[in-house]
Amino acid sequence: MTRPRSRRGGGRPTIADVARKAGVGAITVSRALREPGRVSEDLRRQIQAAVDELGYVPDPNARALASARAEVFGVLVPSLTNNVFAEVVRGIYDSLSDSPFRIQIGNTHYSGLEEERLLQVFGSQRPAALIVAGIDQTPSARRLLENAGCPVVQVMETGPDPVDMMVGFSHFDGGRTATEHLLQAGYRKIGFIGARMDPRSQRRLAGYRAAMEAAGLFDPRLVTTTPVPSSVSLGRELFRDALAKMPTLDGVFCNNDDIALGVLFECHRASIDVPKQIGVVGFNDLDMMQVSFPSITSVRTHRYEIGTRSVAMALAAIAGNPPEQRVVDLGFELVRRESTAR
Amino acid sequence: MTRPRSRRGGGRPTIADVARKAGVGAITVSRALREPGRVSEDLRRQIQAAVDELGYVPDPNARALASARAEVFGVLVPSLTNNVFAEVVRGIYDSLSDSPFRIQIGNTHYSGLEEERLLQVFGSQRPAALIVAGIDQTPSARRLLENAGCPVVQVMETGPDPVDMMVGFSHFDGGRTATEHLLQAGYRKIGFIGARMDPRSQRRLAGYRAAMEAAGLFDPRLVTTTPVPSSVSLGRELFRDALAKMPTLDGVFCNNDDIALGVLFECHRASIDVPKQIGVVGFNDLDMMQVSFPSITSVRTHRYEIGTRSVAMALAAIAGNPPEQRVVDLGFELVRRESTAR
DNA sequence: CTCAATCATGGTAGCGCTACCATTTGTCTG
DNA sequence: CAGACAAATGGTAGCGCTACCATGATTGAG
Repeated sequence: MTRPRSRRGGGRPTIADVARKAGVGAITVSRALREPGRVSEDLRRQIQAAVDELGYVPDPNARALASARAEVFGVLVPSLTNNVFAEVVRGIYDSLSDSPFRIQIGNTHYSGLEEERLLQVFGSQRPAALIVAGIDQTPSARRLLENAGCPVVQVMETGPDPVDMMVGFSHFDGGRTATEHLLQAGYRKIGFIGARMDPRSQRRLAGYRAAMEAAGLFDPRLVTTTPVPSSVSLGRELFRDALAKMPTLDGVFCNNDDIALGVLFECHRASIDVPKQIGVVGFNDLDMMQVSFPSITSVRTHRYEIGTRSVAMALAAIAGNPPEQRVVDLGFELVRRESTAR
Repeated sequence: MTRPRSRRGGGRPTIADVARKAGVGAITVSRALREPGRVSEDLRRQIQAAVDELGYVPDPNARALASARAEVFGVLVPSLTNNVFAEVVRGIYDSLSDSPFRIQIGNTHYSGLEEERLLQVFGSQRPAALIVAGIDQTPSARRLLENAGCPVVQVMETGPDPVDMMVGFSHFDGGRTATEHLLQAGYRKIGFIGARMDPRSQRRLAGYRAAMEAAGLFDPRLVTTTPVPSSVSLGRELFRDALAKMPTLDGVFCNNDDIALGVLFECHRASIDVPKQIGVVGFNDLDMMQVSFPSITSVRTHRYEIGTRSVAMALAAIAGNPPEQRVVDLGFELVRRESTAR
């Protein structure tokens, strides 16, 4: 004898309202919306009319509960302000904007523990796919990914042992290529400057080191790093530190473009000629690298494409066509500019 | 005689499992998790133990369906890569990271239609709160916000007619202040350079114009704008256009710091002395403004705080204590630097 | 010591949707 | 033209959780 809970939903139309108005069963409305091919032309039109008239929008919560699958992409990135991840995320958004999938972003703040916590939270939603930055998950996070029951794409890097799929490039090779370029240009005392030494930065450093060692020029005093988050002003400071430590420095491979810009500005200020006295190479090739004076050589990475490609792979897997190539290396390009042209 | 749908959920524990293990009713588990104060110390511990042992995580979809309210903050921004919004979003994330609320971001791409569409989608989820950038919603979007049935915070700007709450500052005043500073420094032929002339940019331009007119110095040929998205390289190009149009230019107020940086680089390249020949002012005061050579005067805005403050206001409203002051002006500060010191 | 008020706990009935059948209708084969 | 089969539609029973009410235990006032 309980009366129905008088529309706690706040009165928005439900699938039953649409069904009534269209004179069909609720399930047919559901089908018309999700698998239009399985409903006759006639009914489909009728139902669409009812939907439009009522302004019906399916409740994703009810949908997820009933189908045990939410139309959500979970995305885990270590930072929201870092331009690099922002571009990846933009690629993901653009690729999904016309799909029914929503996006849930988690910010791990470069913390493995936080990543685990967020995977736990995401998992409880039964997402349609997970896209996570990096390949260095904790064992526990890796287990959560393996048991997620949905396609998983690790992005930003490639590596030997994907949880499921991967899209990225080799940071080691990027670091090595940048350093070799400086060597070929005739620089010898080449420093490495890096902030926020996350795993990707570490691998770029390793690439730098490999190149320097191969040339018999590696010296630990050439390396200046800090765990502090990267910024242009930090780049300037680190460069000053590096110069103080090693006044004969004649080149720097900067872990990213912000740092490189900071270096460039400090050179201006200290009247150090770039590229004559010091060669500068950045990483990522942000727009401003080509504009700065002098323009800065940088390693161009395909961040937006990493986003779009990872979505494409996940969508294919959801549709039942997991891509044959589970690890996609999008590579990078060294863009030579004035800052290393001497 | 239908057997239950053998755990379509994929076997993760439900509230019933926890209840059984703890020897209590399901509803008590639900309460222990949401309103611990209403469950006795004893049971609470027992339940917590069962939760930990089973690794139970509540299903947010079921929760949202049953309570007609999702623990989701909907956030609508016009761009994901624009540093300004990225900072606001970061503030929002940081403020909510310890709460049960998830965040759903929508990218409107500066389009009113897209904003409407996203509000529709968000609305179907019954979010706990909505945070939207800007105050220039279409009438239809405004209606959607008014009927959202949850706290709404408009951010980035302040204005006379909030849907519910507002956090921001006056872009008009910002533009005027920047321009007045240039005037006071003795510059006369002051140009305005702006890309992506969204409503906020328009108001900064209006502020610039007001200051110039008050000084009897306004000339439409001093204004150079484009609807193209902003970038450092675009700043350089627009500055060249501006100079070509008005070779006697002796100052520029740039609609944002990217543009200002592009202007600075072009000045370097063309051997134009900043600040002697040309004064440059930016907007937002990104980190690099203080590092560049010369350092660039800019209008510092409190982007991160806009994010944190908007969340605080929304949370208060959710808790039933809507803030007395519904429109919060966080202001801005003109930071004087070398680029206008002549 | 009684009775009302309070507190702690539980049962039931949905929230809005879809998976899983069942049913009806039309279509083709032999 | 019967029988088999596919296509189109519908009914029922949950998905996992919480709102609402009911119940029993405890407390305090008179």
